[in-house]
Amino acid sequence: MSALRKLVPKEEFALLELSAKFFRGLGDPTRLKILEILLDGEQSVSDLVRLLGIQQGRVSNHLACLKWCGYVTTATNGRYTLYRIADKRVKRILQLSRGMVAKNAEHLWACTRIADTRKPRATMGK
Amino acid sequence: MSALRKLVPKEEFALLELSAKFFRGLGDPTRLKILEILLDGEQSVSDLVRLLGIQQGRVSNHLACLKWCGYVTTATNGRYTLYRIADKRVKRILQLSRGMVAKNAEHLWACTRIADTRKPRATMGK
DNA sequence: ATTGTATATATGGTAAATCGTATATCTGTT
DNA sequence: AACAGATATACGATTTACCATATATACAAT
Repeated sequence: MSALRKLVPKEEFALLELSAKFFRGLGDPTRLKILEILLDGEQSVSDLVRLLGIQQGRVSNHLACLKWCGYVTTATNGRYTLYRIADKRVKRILQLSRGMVAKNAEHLWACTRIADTRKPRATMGK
Repeated sequence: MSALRKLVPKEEFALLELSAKFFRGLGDPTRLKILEILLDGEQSVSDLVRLLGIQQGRVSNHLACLKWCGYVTTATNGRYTLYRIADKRVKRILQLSRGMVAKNAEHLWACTRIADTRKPRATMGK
């Protein structure tokens, strides 16, 4: 950790860039919901699909995102891929945010600088 | 806090939505840099403009975003608006993320699901 | 090998976030 | 009141993120 303190400006910016990317990994309600589920124990993709009620491809994409960012790890069990929380700090971060959000809900809700997640898109039908 | 446990599904989703919005507030390197500066003490907008080396309007916009989300508060002192960290939990969250990012830097760097921040845009000139 | 289940990845369209720039508001001073 | 410094907001353009959909890959069982 002390090595981080020696970074030159350019590398320091890169670190901020990475941290921003890291937090954007938490910037989607579906991914937060997945993490919430996984905090209660590991789950396979198909279980998550069932629990979330959304398409499998979409779930896998969000899982890939969470994995790249280091929030979850995987273990293969036969045909199944089991996802679990990668680090105890994930729980801690989510707890802290939950407290701050609760305290600030109305204000945050009214925030116009950051838009709400899009309304469910009209299905194109077939 | 226990009130949160009684939320019905729809409201629970709204909470995830808010949390996602909250984290998107941290999803930009400039805003993270601002928070880093403010962790060393309050600053006026013009000081931040000087320290960051970017346009004043851009700084004010990022500050508004951070304020909506509850990361910072303001105090007016004459013509100056002083910004400071709103909550000790902000520091804690940033510390935790820093550790996780450091441990996972190469992987996160290679992540393609979340794009890097845009390259500096070509100035239109005048 | 073929089939079926489980999971991962790719593509195109649309909404969201940021930037640069311009302009408005607010406060103290002359 | 007029001016200047300090801060906030608005707008168009560009990039990024997410979704729906389609398709590909991996593994097991027959």
